[in-house]
Amino acid sequence: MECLQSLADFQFNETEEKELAAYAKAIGHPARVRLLRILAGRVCLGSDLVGQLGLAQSTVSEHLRILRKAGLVHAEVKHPKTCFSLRPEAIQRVQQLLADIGGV
Amino acid sequence: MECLQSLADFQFNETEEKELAAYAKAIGHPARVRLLRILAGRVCLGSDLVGQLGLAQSTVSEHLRILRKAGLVHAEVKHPKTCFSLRPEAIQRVQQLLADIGGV
DNA sequence: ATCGTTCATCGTAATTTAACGATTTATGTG
DNA sequence: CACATAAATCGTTAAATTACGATGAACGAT
Repeated sequence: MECLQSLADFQFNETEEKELAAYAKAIGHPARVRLLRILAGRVCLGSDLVGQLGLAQSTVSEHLRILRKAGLVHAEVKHPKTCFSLRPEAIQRVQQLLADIGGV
Repeated sequence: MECLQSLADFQFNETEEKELAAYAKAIGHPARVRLLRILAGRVCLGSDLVGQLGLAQSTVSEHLRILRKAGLVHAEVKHPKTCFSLRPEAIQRVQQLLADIGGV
């Protein structure tokens, strides 16, 4: 195992570091992963999602808020209901940022 | 926008949900993203990494511990030094789990 | 055997996160 | 206009995270 390769050529990019970290942080909870997986296949009302998580409505609402803030989920309000849907381009952006590290 | 598609066919997989969430949580901090990006291109000693982060040595050590615990980074101890390296297969696993959601 | 280097661990403080019940908001309906 | 419904927000509590300096442990070199 070789150590001590030159660090001189490493150029960090704080913007991208924060971007990937923010995405990953939002994904980094089992309940939010489940929400994303549900929304991968369909568009749902919040009330439907509450039933799939076994958590209080306010808690699910908070998880959805985090996913929306990160840009991973889109919400279309049609009072009193809201349709939640995935934003696949955000997932693809995460994959692209991961590809820069060691992914495919 | 269509709402209210059937949820009946959704099968959650708690193991994979926790797996992706754990990976994402580990990635979900700018300092850890920088560590991963540095290690994408080279193998480094901890002392080199401390210099690239602008954080205390103990803090960097903690970030590296989190990355190791998640399986994203490998450490080879050769006292008193330690070689840290990326585990690209872990990054690729994250990409695979993301592909199940909305990625490519 | 002592010293220096490197990294991990400990103890602590400040901040953030996660979860809940209760309440509020914003509609469409009777 | 009053009511029902769906979702967001509020207030609170408990737990986890982040960061630091100080200390400890493990080795190689002198």
